[in-house]
Amino acid sequence: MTYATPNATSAPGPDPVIAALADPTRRAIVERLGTAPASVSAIAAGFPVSRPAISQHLRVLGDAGLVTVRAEGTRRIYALAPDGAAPLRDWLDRLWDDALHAFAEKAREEAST
Amino acid sequence: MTYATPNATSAPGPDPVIAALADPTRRAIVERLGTAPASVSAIAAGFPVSRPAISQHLRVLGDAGLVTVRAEGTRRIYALAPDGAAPLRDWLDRLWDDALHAFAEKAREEAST
DNA sequence: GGGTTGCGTAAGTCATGACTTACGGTAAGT
DNA sequence: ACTTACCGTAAGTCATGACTTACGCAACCC
Repeated sequence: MTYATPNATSAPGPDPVIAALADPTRRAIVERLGTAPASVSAIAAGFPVSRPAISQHLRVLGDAGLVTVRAEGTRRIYALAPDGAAPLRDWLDRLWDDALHAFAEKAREEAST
Repeated sequence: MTYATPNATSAPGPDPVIAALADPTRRAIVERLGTAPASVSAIAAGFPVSRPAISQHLRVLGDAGLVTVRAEGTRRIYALAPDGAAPLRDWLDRLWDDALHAFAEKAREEAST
């Protein structure tokens, strides 16, 4: 169920980004990568879950555009995607800004009656 | 599992906000309230789910600080909380900005060797 | 006061997704 | 070449949470 808002600009949408960040472990991975890029094993070493679990999380984060991969020998170095959070930020900004403007408009309107 | 980042400033944390926005129905409700405040039944009329389901979603959104309630007779008018998204925005900004700074630092460092 | 409208809560069902272990495949070390 | 690290995928288990119907309660209408 998508509830596709008739959106003229048809932006990519924040859905996969929010879905990816909804999991605490994935948020922690993102914070870890915020410090510095790291290999899968290096990341997994800092968490109480198995390495495959980390791999699966990285896949979700990658699909959401939040992280990037670079092969280095047999290692896979994951890094934070510089503008991975942009879709989510845009969605938040637009929704809340529009709402605040609408409220201000209404308040002005009522004050003038 | 929280993976509490040793956070000196001890901000409220974006967890409940992200968890609330993770559900598509709840995002749609938020977008609906971005247009104008509305009662529970009015909101439910626009969705293919039952009214109690909407009530439950509104509870989650309220606990996350994303919406506010105002009683009006027997009706409960829900509205978008003006700065409900602030914790999430702050988290995103801090994480990504820090990461970009760290990257820039590293790039400069490597360039100077 | 009796009926009606508007909500929230309780209890139960069912799907999603976060984890596990097991396995296969590629690149580096000796 | 053989072994060893490093990683992704497959398959199965189990908890979480999004939904349903049924119910109880407070505020308006006649």
